Amino acid sequence: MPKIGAEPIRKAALINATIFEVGRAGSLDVTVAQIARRAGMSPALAHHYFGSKEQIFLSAMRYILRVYGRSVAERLPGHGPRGRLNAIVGASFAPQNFQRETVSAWINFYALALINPEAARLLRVYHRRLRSNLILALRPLVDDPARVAETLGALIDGVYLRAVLTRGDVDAVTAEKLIFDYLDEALT
Amino acid sequence: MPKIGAEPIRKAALINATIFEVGRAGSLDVTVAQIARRAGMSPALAHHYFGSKEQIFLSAMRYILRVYGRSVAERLPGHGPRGRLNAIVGASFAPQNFQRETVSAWINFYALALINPEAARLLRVYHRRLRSNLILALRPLVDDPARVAETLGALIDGVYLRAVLTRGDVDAVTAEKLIFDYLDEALT
DNA sequence: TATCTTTAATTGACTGACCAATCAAGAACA
DNA sequence: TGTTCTTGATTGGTCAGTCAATTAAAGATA
Repeated sequence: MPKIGAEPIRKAALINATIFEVGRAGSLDVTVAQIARRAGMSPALAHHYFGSKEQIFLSAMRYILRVYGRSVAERLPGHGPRGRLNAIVGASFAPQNFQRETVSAWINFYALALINPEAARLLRVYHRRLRSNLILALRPLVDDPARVAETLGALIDGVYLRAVLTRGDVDAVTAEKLIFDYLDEALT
Repeated sequence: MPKIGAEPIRKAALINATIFEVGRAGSLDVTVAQIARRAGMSPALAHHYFGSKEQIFLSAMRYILRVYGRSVAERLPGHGPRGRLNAIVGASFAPQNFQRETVSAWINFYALALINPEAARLLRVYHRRLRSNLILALRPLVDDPARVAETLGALIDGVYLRAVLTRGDVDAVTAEKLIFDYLDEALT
């Protein structure tokens, strides 16, 4: 095994394992040993590559945000006057962003932002970008794009929160419909 | 000091301290020692009265839900056709329910529901009651009360989540306005 | 009133478990 | 040979929960 070039593979495996374990546990209370075992290596190796548990979490959070950002970008600009809006909302409920483990990890990284400055910074960047994307998308559609963007952002977060808490499979279709129904009302 | 009748006083102090410390830490990662110190007693006494940290958390959660439930009940039925609705939304953003520590604790108890069956049960009871209250309030106002109730519930949760994450003081007035603006649109 | 008994309240000290992080050493390739 | 990869063993620290012992009020008895 000790071939060179293991680092990116190991790191990716650890990040995946982190999201999975955090999502599964529903809490950041996950040990490095658990993560490492899930990723098929010893805890010492996880420390070797990331230096600390905190860095593992932050990398996992960055990864989630990157995946989300990319799936928005892929859908832009979309078609028609509501193309941009559909792209953003659609990305939020796309399978890779709306799987149970991912959403649960997402929510828990939200919580991490309460106590970790770097996590807070990452979250602010995400919020800012979402906000400006939404405002841009809403400008041609409503009188007050900032206000609708605020509401829409809160609504998406709320739906995410409830999706995690509801037992059974999370239903992306229903969730997305709720958002679009709101938009149909707001975009009279 | 060993006067009889200390139990309810001690328990109340511990519950307050728990909400404060969880809110302050922004996480359930709070030690019994911290809680007990904040409540002015030894960790051993906290265990004596509650038996376990888990029970302390659950009692605190019950307390928050009870306070919220009571503040809704106090405002019902309210005045006018939207009286019930105003009562429910108003209670959600009343000072005792919308202080930073309380909201932060609330969100963290949400997270507890992911891993603790009893916490999940309490949360389900709250959700069910909120839902039926909202549907009752909305029935005379909209065609599709269940759908609007769902959206409104998610929106309130989302606003709570964002209130916690925003640095600086949480602004109940702005938060409440966002909800009422949505309602003005939904209740065309 | 004085004294004894019971009981609630309270804590310091301790234990057992867990865990993040370190390190030194081994294994396998270039 | 040197570099990268890898881990077992260890360390230092934290924490939930337990326990035995102490304090002092409440209540009983005479």
